[in-house]
Amino acid sequence: MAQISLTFPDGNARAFDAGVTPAEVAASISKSLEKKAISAQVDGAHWDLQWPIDRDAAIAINTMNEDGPALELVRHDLAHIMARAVQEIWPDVKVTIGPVIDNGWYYDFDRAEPFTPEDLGLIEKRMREIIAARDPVRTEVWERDRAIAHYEASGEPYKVELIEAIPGDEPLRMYWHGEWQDLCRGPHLQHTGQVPADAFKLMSVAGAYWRGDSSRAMLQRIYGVAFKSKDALKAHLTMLEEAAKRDHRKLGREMNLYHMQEEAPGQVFWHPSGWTIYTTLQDYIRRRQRAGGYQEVNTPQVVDRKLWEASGHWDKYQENMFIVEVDEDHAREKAINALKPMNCPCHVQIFNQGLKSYRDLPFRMAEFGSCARYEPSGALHGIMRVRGFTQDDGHIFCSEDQIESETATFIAFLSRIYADLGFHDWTIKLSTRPEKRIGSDESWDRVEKALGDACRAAGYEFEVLEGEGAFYGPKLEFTLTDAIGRDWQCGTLQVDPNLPERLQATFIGADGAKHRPVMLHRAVLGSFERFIGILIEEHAGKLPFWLAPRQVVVASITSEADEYCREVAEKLTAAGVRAETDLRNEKINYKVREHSVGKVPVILAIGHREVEERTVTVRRLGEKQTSVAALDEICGELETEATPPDLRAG
RNA sequence: GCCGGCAUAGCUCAGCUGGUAGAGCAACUGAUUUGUAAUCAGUGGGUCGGGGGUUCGAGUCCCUCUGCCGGCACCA
Repeated sequence: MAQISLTFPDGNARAFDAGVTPAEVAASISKSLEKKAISAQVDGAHWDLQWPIDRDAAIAINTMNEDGPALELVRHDLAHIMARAVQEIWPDVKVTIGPVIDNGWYYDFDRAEPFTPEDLGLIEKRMREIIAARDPVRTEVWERDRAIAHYEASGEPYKVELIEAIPGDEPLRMYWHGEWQDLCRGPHLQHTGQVPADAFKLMSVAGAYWRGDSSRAMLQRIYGVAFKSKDALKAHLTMLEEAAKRDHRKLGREMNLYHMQEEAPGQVFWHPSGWTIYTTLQDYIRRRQRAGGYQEVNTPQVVDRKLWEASGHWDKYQENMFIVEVDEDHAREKAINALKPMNCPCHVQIFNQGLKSYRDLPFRMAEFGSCARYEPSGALHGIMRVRGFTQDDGHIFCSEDQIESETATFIAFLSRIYADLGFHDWTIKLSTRPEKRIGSDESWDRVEKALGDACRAAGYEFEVLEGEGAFYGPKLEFTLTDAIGRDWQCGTLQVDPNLPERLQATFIGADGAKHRPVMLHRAVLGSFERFIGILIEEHAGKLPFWLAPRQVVVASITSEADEYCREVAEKLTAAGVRAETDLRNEKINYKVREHSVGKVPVILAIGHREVEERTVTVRRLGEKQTSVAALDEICGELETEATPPDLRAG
């Protein structure tokens, strides 16, 4: 038999018969390694212990202790174990797919009856039995026809469809967990007992379309999470509880920021406190935009369909638009308007007023544009996903050769704002030409390169999303990661030669001829509603002082301090700090608790001592320790803190 | 939009197999003048999301609409 040479991580190489499996290699090293082994790396590829190796290669045996692929394997095996448990309990259930995802896995099932929370308990119990049985995992490569015949005979149409979608030359691999079989790419563990039985949990059931296609069957998806240890699972569940406490919907109510109600689904009723955040943020962005060379504009809400037809929205976006019919004086034909879902067509109208020269470019236009989009009901989510929202929208009209420098300028602009708002962890994604597109390949080449070069020049790496661009141009997406690791796409820069074409925007070039400008759609926050939601969750409601809606509460300890409390609050107000008094006949404990729960960053407590000494006792949110400060001193300090970052000295 | 779940006082939630609504906090009134995360006592407050049905009787069972929640699909 032919010999192959396997090189171990320590650099030593040994000869084995060709076709040796990593399991046999592990066994040849030690009994304990054979037992502990879960998979292998063969020339870097993740390898099942049962797969034969038929060439010289570098090999490393993976065990549960290493960080590497252990968790992924465990989660993958759990997906199979769960599917097996489900089919053992309900034999008529059809199986589909069950991939590993962040923190766990899911598996999609086709079953007439819905799974209930009680069912999850049953499934979990059965899974633990399967794990306790330490059933061996076995694998074989099958002929395509045999696999299809097998699944047709066992009544698994989804598996048949999966096989039919796999390219013909690819081998089909079957796995058995005990007697239960599934089509699977692998690799898997050696036996079910290698899964930690106390470190997983089934979380929820949800609907999911077969193959992610909304025109196809709705399946039932069961989600599970799994870790290496019970403690790690516990830590994860605790993290979820912490995340729930940060939920902007909960904090929005507790902090009295806004509410929503049935009569206006997906639209926000901003309360005074919430609106303070909104306007403070808006004022800040407005100053930044002015400094960045943007001219602010404002455009109509209700616009005749003619413009939407010309812009292409009527064709492409109508489902998402609020359409308004107006029957003016019983006219023969009703006028049809739509609430604007985007600001760009209106901005082109402004650009089109009067002749523009190449000297006017780049022409940067900004609007806090209120948009209305008829979002599908299931998409709505607090103030993060709404039907009425305001974008920090902007459009840069420029020539194609200005795209790169405008992009570079925008990235600098955006990074400054994110830093001011406390976000340092964000990424860029470049979406490139999709299959269905307009424009020449040469033009796509140039524009994609311009965007990429601008990112690189600014020192930012980016991920390329092949084919994810709009039909008319590529785009950059700027994604923030919040404090608990969730990603939010906020900023965007999209290159659009199409809309200026459709709406016939022109400028006069140096050559005296008319030229078509390119339009860059760009936003930094995305929408105020979503961004404020992100801010609330990022800070768990404890917003930076300058953004906090209620910055200072001056709380009396005795009613004899009332007058001085008012004086302190007035002095702070005059210094531009949002201060209020709490002179209620309550104990200081009560007031401290209430305002702490309300996330007020600074409580100034005032009793006899402070009145006499003209001081205040300062209690900052989240700190047990208080400090005493002279009135003038604290006013100066808080005035500085209340100043938005762009207005601070230095 | 699709699948599943939920909807009871301002908030958080009880209300068993149908017999005409309850707690804590909040609010209001009074007492208390208080030293850093809930002082005490009293009072008021709900056509049980809307509509329809079954029943002698519906918060509870059925249908339907709306909204919300978890996903999917869609997306700023």
